[in-house]
Amino acid sequence: MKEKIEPVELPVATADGKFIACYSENGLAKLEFPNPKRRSRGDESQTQNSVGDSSHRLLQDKIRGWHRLTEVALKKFLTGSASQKLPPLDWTGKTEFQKSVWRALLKIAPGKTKSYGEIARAIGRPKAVRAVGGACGANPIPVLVPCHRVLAANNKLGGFSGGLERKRSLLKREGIKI
DNA sequence: GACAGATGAAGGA
DNA sequence: TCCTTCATCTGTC
Repeated sequence: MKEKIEPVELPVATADGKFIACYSENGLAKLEFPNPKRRSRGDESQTQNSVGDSSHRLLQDKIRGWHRLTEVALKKFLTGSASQKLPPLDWTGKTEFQKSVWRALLKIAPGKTKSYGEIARAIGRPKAVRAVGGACGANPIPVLVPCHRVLAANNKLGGFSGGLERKRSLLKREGIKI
């Protein structure tokens, strides 16, 4: 049986605070917004996650590479510009519907927005607008998977897992006015 | 199986 | 123009 690799959490320091990126053996699995209440966990030392044999070392190298991509991409997103390269995203265990919604989100260009209805039509389920909202809320990798670029009808903000203020701020940096 | 949800559209005041 | 109501679809418990 294949050994299970524990997820690796790494901090990403940005002007907005310290995001927490969580990597699995398949790629970036989760990105958490800065949370002042969350206790610091020793920063970069988290990379030394019980590195034992050479395959683990290879994985650590791989994750370090992904982390660099994540840092660059996140900082670019936070300044409102597009990132050409993203680390592989690990959506293991998520439903096909959610993955298709998130794939549609990745296609939204910086500075552009789409409505929940447009996303629903883009994935071929024009009536699943509420479910699209649910999938956006379940997005484990906000900012990089730009669920903040999805607005409700009439150019209203809708909601955002990281808080509406953060959504408004991200959109403002991309030059989008609500 | 029931319920909730980050919606959208239509109708009425 | 704003507010309310209802239809619709999916995920979660």
